[in-house]
Amino acid sequence: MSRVLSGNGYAAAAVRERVLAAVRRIGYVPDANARTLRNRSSRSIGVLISDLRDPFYADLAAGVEQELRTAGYHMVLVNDNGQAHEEMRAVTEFLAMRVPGVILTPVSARAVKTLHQQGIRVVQADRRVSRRYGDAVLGANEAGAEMVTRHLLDLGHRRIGLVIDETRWTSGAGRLAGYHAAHQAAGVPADERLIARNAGFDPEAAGKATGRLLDEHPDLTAVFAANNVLAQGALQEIQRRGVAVPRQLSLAAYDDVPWMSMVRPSITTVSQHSVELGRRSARVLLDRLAEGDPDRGTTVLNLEPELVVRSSTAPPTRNPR
Amino acid sequence: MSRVLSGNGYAAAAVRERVLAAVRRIGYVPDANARTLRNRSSRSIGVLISDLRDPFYADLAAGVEQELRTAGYHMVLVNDNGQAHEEMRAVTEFLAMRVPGVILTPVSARAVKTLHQQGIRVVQADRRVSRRYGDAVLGANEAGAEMVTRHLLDLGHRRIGLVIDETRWTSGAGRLAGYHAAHQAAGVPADERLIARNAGFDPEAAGKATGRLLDEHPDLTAVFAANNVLAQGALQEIQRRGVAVPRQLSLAAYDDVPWMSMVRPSITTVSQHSVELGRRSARVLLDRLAEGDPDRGTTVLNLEPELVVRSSTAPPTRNPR
DNA sequence: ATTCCGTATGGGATCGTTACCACAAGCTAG
DNA sequence: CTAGCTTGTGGTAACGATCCCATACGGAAT
Repeated sequence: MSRVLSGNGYAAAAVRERVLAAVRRIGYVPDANARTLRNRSSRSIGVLISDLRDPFYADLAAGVEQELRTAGYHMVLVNDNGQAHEEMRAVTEFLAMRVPGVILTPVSARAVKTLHQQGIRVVQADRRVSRRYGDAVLGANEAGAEMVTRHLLDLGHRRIGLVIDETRWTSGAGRLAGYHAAHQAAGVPADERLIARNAGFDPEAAGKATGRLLDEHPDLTAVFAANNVLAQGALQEIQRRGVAVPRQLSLAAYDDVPWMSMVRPSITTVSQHSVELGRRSARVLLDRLAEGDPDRGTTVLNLEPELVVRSSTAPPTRNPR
Repeated sequence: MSRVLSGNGYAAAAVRERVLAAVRRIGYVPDANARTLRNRSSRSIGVLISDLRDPFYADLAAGVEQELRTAGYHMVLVNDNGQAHEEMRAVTEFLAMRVPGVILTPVSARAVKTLHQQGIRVVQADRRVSRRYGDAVLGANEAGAEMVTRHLLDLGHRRIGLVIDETRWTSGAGRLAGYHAAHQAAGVPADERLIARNAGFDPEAAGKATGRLLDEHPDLTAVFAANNVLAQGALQEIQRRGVAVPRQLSLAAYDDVPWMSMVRPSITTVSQHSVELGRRSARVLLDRLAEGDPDRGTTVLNLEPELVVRSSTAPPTRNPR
């Protein structure tokens, strides 16, 4: 009987033994769907990310999975490729599955709102599109970008290019703000023309954008690529042109992914501790689920990033490119 | 009513319209658990891999997810970290969820057998531990390893070190066999002492193993690292020692991951087309689910790998290390 | 006008689990 | 000795969707 297995209710020791033996013998495993139907609560958590092939998201998902597994939950993982309609599709699936919670790197506020309104706990990870609904676990993007920009300014750079894909999400907006803040603090005017916005979402596009920036501004002495994909494109373009790093040009990145410590020179970057970001997101969600209380404020965590200084940044030299 | 939504059964156009309108208005989404319970078939597929942070597995999972999503299924992803007990835990979860199928990079034959005996379709991806149960989608490891070893032999190398972690799974065994086969075909005796077995599952251990190999065999002119993690460790150790690649030592790898084309020199390797491996695994599973027939033989796919020749391999030179 | 057929619709029964209730048995206290 | 309580056990309803069957209704044919 159910009482033996769940531990609730009474069951004589003898009966309990007999039941357990039978269970083991025939390999009986209770039906999770029936359980969910009856209990109105599932052990599945929806996880929605942009791109599993990007090590940043893969690490995030790995952190989430680890924490969930430890707590006896499991992860239903969906890739939305940054597309709002795929995101909504997944949201509908999660609703159908009656998951108690969802962790997502959100694309549209509508997705977050829909989930919240159906009573599902939501954690926005890495970026935040909805201030009204759901908790959030974010990297401190402004602080991180300010750190790395200050590092470049401290080295003596005055003309620092910024390669960035989008600035509407909190992640991009924060990094842009940090870039500006560091300039302001150092009393160096930030030149808007040195900012390559909408640099694209793949290395090729980022490479082209970087190339354009280098062509139009021969006085650039450093480039800051605002994520790992952009950094990959930037580095490839820089290598293609035979520009010496860091002698002719310093390069700094955001997100610490394996190749950055493999290449020579190794790349100075900001580590977001992406696995930890995932773990904390799961933790926040699990805590939410543990408290029965429906609406007790909003949790927003900002994880401090870490500046990892390597060999791709150095004081500027007078050598023209 | 259910008839309107599922499309089965009759429903007057007027009634259908009214029902659909109400559905949209209140945001009703049918309960997947109730459906699974009643229909005895779920749209969840269990996916069990070793390490999401390893780009090979991440790509595999991404391929699986893409294909499943397209077919209207979703992926419950579990990391087993190569541990048999975690694998069995996940198997039990999948049984509880009544998933119709599981795709896994298997660790123990018991996991595969248990699933199969409970009537769950199984696809073994990347490696095969059970010949009796379940389909398999594999890389042609022997062919791939033979290709890259032949490439080194053709360049003139006669003393080629092999760094490999395990040789019990089909993946490792196949690569070892390919290494031998290429030697045999070229009439070059393979020296067993040049094979560093059990080189470990992280870059540090692989680096140490590579170091030992280099120390004990100063006549080595090439090293073949049998997967991407081993290659990372090997490269780091080689760089640490200041050994010039490919002038003093050629390096070849297995699995094409991003850093291999980023580093200088870029690394010659064998691409397994890991995303495609995942896609095909899902395809095989979906086909299996489509045919009602329970036991119609066993599908085993061997995907042809591709030798990607880059700059880390060159003819040996006389320069001693 | 009555029968018959085809189409449309409502009403269970069912899937596996669990929460709850009724009841039985044993025990203590008045 | 019996009333009232504790402790253990079996039975049953309910979760939500779906399948099947019974039934009702309209129209056509005899």
